[in-house]
This record gives sequence, structure tokens and C-alpha cells, in this order.
Amino acid sequence: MDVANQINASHANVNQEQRQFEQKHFIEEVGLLFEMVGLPRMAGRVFGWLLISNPPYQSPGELAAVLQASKGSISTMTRLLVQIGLIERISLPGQRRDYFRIKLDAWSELTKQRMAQITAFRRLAERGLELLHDEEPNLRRRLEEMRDMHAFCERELPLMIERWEQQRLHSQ
Amino acid sequence: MDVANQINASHANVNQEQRQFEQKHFIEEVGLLFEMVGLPRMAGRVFGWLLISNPPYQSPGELAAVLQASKGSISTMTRLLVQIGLIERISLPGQRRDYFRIKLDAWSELTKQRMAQITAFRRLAERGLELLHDEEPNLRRRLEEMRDMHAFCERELPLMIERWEQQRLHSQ
DNA sequence: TAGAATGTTTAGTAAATACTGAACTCAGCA
DNA sequence: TGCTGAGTTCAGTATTTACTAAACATTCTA
Repeated sequence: MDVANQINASHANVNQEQRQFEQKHFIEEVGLLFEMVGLPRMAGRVFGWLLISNPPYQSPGELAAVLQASKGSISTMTRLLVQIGLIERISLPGQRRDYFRIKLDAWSELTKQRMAQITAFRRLAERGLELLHDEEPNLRRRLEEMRDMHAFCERELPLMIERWEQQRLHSQ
Repeated sequence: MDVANQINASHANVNQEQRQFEQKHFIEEVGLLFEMVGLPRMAGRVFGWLLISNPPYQSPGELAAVLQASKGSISTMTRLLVQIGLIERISLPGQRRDYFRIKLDAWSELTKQRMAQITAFRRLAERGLELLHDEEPNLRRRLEEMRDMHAFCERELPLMIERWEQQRLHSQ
């Protein structure tokens, strides 16, 4: 190996390390963001790596190695992420191992998921109004507000998702 | 007290107890729902009681008594709820004590709050795309999807809140 | 200015949760 | 039929979080 090649190799190494550093940073940030929305940090790390990995599908073993986590943790987190619709399990033809990858419609899935919570809030407001059924209107207002706002979202959010999916189809 | 009055009083007592039972049930349900969206259960209890209490404003002491919680816990939870915009502190004229009550626009506040998270997700997607800047398009697609969906929500949600507030003004 | 009543801060505890590591299961192969 | 290699389940640990209780601060009253 001549000097020029050595330098090139050394540069390549620096770039490689720099790249890995940035990847790890990215993964940690996704982890923190997931924690912010009430999901386990490790689920965020798995998701984060699947967002930037090459190839875009990864086996549980690869995930455990890259994220330096136990196989058990990976198993739990992939199950969770599949359950909430953010990733999916795929089996490539001619290979016995299973892989995981980001679901392309992950985000509209997530919004649909949130609809259940909104419905729960609307129902709770209605139960509260039953409790106050013989009270004066201004005591009932706060609960009516809560009910109406959530009913509004229950109507509007599906329309919004529809508009999004329409727009996506168009641009492709 | 004659027999008829005794019976009436007894009935009233039963109703009173029934009512309190239903109130406590309601409070607990709000607590559980709050836990579901990643907030402390006690914050949900405070919010739940403020939804059905009469009068609609309550002092920290009253909250502690009704919810059978420590003053410290109430203090922390009211601070949290004020911070995320679900309740507000009011001081009635001629009274030194402060009270808390549900903010009437609590729900649009909450949606605005979520905008920050959506922006964070969009920014993260953009950072990811920088990491993959020289990769092939199909590797970049998952991140573009994430970026575009969140950018879409950043545009649409404020419009939705606006429509809601418009509609609310109309119906009042 | 002392005293009482109310609310906040903080140190400590109890409970929930995330994560690990080992045992177990299952599929392919010698 | 054992053996290897990958993945899941589960029991245990360690960390975080929610909550309490007591000390402290503040403001009105005597």
C-alpha cells in the first residue's frame, strides 16, 4: 500500500467513524422523541435504525448487534412496534429468517390509533354530562366543550388522513 | 323527626352515596385515560374532579381532601396541568386563596402543544435525509414519507383548530 | 410581631417499567 | 437423532416515576 492509498484509507476511516457517530446520534434522538410521546426509548432506537439502515429491513439479531441491546429487548420492542403499526415483519423468499422494516403508511396508522383515545375522551365527557344532568348549563359547559371538541376531531381526522393519502397517490 | 322524614333522609343518603360512588368512578376513569396518553394518573384525577366539581373552581386544599392525596402531589400536578394548558389558576376578588379550574380552550391548547412534537418528528426526518443524502431514492423514501406526513400535519392541524374555534363562536 | 392557615419544596419510599440474561423452542443439517 | 443457530419467553434487576410526609415559605389575623 503506497502513501496515497494510506491517506485515502485513513480518510475513509475517519469518514466511516464520523458517519457511525452521526448514525448513533440520530438513533438516540429518535429514542428520546419516542420517550417524549410515552413509548419506550428502546422502541425508538429500533425504529430509528430501521429509518436509516441499509438495507431497510433488518433481522432481530442485526438489531440487537447494532443497538447493543439484548435479544429479549429487541423481541419485545419489535412486537410492540408491529402491534402499533409502525413496522412490519417480512420474510424474504428463500430465507428462513424474518426481518423487520418501517411500514410505509406508518404515520396514518398512528393517527388512526389516536382516534381510539379521542373516542375514549368523548365518551368520558358524555358520562360526565350524565352525572351533571340536573345541574345548571354553565356547570355543564366544560364537559360539553370536551365532548364537542372530540366529536369534531372524530369527524375531521379521518378526512385529513384521506386528503393525505390522496395527495400521496397523486405525487407518486 | 317522624318516620316519613326518616325514610326521606335515608333515601337522600342512599342517593348521596350513590352519587359520590359515581363521581369517584368518573375520577378514576379520567385518571386511567390520562395514564394511557402518558400523563400521571393523579393529574387525571385532578382534571377529572375539576370537570364535575361544583363550584367548577377548587382550591389545592379541597383537591387534596376530595382526592385523598397529599398537598405535595396536588401542588405538582396542578403545576403540570397549568403548564400544559389544561387548567388555569384563578384568584377570586376579595379572597387570598387561589383556585384552579378547567381552561375552556383546554383542548385546542392541547392540540397546539402536540404541534411541537410533530415539528420535532419532521425535523428528525430531515436530519435522517441528510445522513442518506447520497443513497438511492428507495432508501430515502421512508424518511421522505415521514417528513411529508408531518409537514402536512403542520399545515393542516392549525387550520382544523381554526375551523373548530370558528364553529364554536357560531354556536354560542 | 407572633400565630394560624394555606401552599410549595424537597427528601424519601413504594411501585411500575425497561432492560438484561438465561432457559427454552423450533428449524435446518450433519 | 443429536447439533447449531436464531428467536421468543420469562424471571430477575435496576432505573425511573409517582406519590407521601414533613420541613419550609408566605400571607392574612390578632
